[in-house]
Amino acid sequence: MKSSEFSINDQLEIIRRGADEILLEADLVAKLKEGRPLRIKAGFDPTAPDLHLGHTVLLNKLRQLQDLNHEIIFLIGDFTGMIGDPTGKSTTRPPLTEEEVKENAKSYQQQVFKILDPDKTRVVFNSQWMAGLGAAGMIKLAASSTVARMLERDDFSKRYKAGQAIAIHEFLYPLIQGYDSVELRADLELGGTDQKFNLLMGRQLQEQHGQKPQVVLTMPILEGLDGVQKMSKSLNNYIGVDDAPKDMFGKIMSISDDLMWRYFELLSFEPISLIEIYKNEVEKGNENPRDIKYKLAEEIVARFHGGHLAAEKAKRSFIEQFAKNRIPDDIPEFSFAAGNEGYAIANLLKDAGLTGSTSDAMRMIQQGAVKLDGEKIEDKNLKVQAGTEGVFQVGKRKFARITVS
RNA sequence: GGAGGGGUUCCCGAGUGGCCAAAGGGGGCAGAUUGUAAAUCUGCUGGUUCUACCUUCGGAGGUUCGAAUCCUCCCCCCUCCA
Repeated sequence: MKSSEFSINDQLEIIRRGADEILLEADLVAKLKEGRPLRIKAGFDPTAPDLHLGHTVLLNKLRQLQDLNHEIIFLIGDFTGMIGDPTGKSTTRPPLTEEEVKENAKSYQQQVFKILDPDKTRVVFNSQWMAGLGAAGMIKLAASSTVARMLERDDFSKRYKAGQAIAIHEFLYPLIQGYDSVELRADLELGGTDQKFNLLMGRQLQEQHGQKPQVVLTMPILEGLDGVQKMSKSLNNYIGVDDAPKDMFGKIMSISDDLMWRYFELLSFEPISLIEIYKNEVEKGNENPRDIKYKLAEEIVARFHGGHLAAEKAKRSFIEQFAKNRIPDDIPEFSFAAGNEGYAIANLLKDAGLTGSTSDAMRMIQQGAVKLDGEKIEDKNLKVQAGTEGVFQVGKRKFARITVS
């Protein structure tokens, strides 16, 4: 199999899908014309091995490139991880130990290879060359750019104007990332739009080293469940690739209709033409947006949880629980021993993990969010007597089968 | 090195001796409505043995019947000058 078996136009169409920018597309065309597998670089932070769907936007694109028979270099930035990509929020991170890096890398691969083909993916660490660079090498590297150039970076210029601190070592991050491209002789580097500056730095450094500059391909940052802020763990608006099928399905169903189309574009592998048809049908009122959302949820769940069977199951239990209001069957079970006076309801809910604290439980009861076998519990001082058995529910999605003896 | 400003509950931010578990906003959660959509309305949003008590306002001490608020020392952040 050679990449030349795909026409340049076919390749361009696939590469362009969902992409924010390709710099320069002319360079890309020229490289594709050479008919060889391109060396595609994508860097990942070593600290956060919990991938969510936002990360998979990039991975999906890598997969597509891989399917076009290009060579994927999965770079783990264990050296750059000591700096942390500058955002102004995080200061220098404590360097990870070698063991931690290895551990993270392992769990990375476990998750990443749900999308990428392991046989066609080369995993590298930038400490492999950066650790040997030395202080002299670092100074030389630092000399290859200027403060003025650094301040072109949006994040830096904002902070500079606002009078916020910019630590010197933060300037090193883009330089090192760019130097990675030199070491790897990358033909194309893929990253989020927020990476644009760093990716362009790669072009600059490669030219300085007499290489043909890499093509820069940026992908949009995926919005999280709220539809506004970027998907991230710390904002708790994410769908993790390791989320249980049920949760994954439910989270996708909870997104707004507008956001659904965005997710289709960036996360689905369905052809754009089909998605356009869906969109039209919904606009005409021929299709319930909910049903189209089902398709999206099924596709994603199937991808991360072993195919259609899992997706079907997640969908069924979703419908049972939320459309039909039935109690799901795979809920946690507890049994507690009550004294003569019974088990205080607030403690019961807390001990079963349905609420975070007894105070929280009290509040939930006052708000009418607590049910036992579908019957609302109104008395926050209720003592649950021995012999009680049933399904306790807090809100719409927290259940536990509890036996009090 | 000098001068000044600041660190408050998840976040932003008010509060300068008791009425402060601490205004307001954001976020989150719950209820109504629904397609677990959006929008909207309402309530809640430190803990516990829950109409009371306990712990919280950068850290440690102190003054006071009583301190987020006053004093002392310390830590951290920012601005301006050099």
